Amino acid sequence: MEEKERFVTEITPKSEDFSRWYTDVVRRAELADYTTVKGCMVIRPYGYATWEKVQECLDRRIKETGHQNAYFPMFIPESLLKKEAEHVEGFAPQVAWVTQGGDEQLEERLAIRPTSEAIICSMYSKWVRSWRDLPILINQWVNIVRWEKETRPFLRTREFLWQEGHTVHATEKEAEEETLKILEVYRDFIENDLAIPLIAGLKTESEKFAGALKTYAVEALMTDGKALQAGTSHHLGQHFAKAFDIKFEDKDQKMKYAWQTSWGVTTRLVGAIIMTHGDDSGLILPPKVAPIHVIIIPIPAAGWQKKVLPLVKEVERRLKGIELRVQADLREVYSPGWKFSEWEMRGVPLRLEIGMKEVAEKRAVAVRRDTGAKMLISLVDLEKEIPLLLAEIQNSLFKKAKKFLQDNTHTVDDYDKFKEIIKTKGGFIYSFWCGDPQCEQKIKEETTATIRALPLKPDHVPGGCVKCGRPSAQRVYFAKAY
RNA sequence: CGGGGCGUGGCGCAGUCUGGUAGCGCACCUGCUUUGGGAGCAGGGGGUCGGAGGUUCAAAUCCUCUCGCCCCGACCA
Repeated sequence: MEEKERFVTEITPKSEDFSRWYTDVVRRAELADYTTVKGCMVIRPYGYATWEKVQECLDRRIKETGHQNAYFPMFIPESLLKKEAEHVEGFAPQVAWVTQGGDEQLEERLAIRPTSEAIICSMYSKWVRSWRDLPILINQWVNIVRWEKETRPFLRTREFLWQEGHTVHATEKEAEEETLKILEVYRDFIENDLAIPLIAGLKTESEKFAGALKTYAVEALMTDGKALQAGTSHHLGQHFAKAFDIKFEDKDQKMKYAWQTSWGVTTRLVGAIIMTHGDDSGLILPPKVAPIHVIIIPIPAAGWQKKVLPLVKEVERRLKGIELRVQADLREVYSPGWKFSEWEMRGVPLRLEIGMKEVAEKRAVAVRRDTGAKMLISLVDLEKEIPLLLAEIQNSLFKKAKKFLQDNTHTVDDYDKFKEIIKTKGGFIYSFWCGDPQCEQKIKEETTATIRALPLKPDHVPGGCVKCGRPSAQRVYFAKAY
């Protein structure tokens, strides 16, 4: 953006310092604020309203696919957490413990859930007796605690909000289908509602969830060239069923261990929205999850209360009438210019300006947050034009992000070039990998890039591993990750 | 957990090297004039300088210890 066009000056430009830009946006848009406990942020009303929209969009899809919401306790007895060996090993370093209640020392310490497999499986073991009890399709929206060493608002906090689905099935095939179905739910939701394009794929052994058979994930690319895991769906196999004794008598009258899945997305998605769409003026919210679709700014002049105000109210009423989220900023102590900047920082998709001129000409000035484009909208067309504009903004945000993802996905066969790209512009690198965890590890050490995903639909063109040259059946996606 | 940076009114900072009892911008309060890209003028309120100890006639400033936060890496959503 040209300097003369840069109206918002309270946010560090992206190009100058991306990390600082990010935290500036979080604070200036009043999404969240820091507290005295490291890694524990307050999600402020505007940030929480955005999260609520995200929740609404996903919750609807989760329910449409046959799942029900429930609530399980946040305290998990140590003995339960320890039942699945790989699981406890993976989470042990991040668990916060309750050892005392009031003055009383607890007999057994309680983990504050870092994820709920243990507590939920302990209940499933009681509830599952017959094939008739299956499948169990449960989801919960809760808070989670993981004692992270390094924290960043929304991206990595010690306490965060998420949804976690936990399902039980009679067969491996059903569990696998569920895992992939949810992956598709996430993809559809994140691409269509959050306008964030994704790469979906399978995780390598080293990147998969502790205790899972396999982990699928959707990965997004932030505008600083780093990948962000946006959602995960795990096929747990029978690992937890065996550890927690979840057995059922099948139609063939044999006792069998159940097959399970778990899957989740977190408040990190808010961070993904910020880093995918935001610009030097602050946040840009996709209309589908924006708490406010349209902000109306009256332009005061002598006698505006009599002439301008009634029109502002009328426009507000009419747009609310077609289910749009509209707000008129009637504060008289702030100038219109001040308000423009304020609502730009907060990422409201569309602004309407209404002054004496608009009253006279029976129209409104509309300004798109994503492009800054100004246009005149005839008042008679309001109910038709505004929804079209919002849909266009939603669409355009996705297209722009999609182009960025494509432009920054590099097919690379040369290891030096691999290193060069990771060091400079970042992005996804699509290269051959032999499948050896040692090569994966070496690449990570030497380049800081990790394998983000093995493609779901391999292109089956063989080649040589970018690191060791050994034969490889398939390219995979590498990137530096959050 | 390693490396770097920073703690001074609500926010951003200066003052620290060279000790002398705290200042600037924004924000806030009052009034008037204003309002089409963060309005102007006038007046005003607010900080024992992250914390503890020490040196000194005197400490934001020097010394010791400590706590916290931010950024970059290793581990994780």
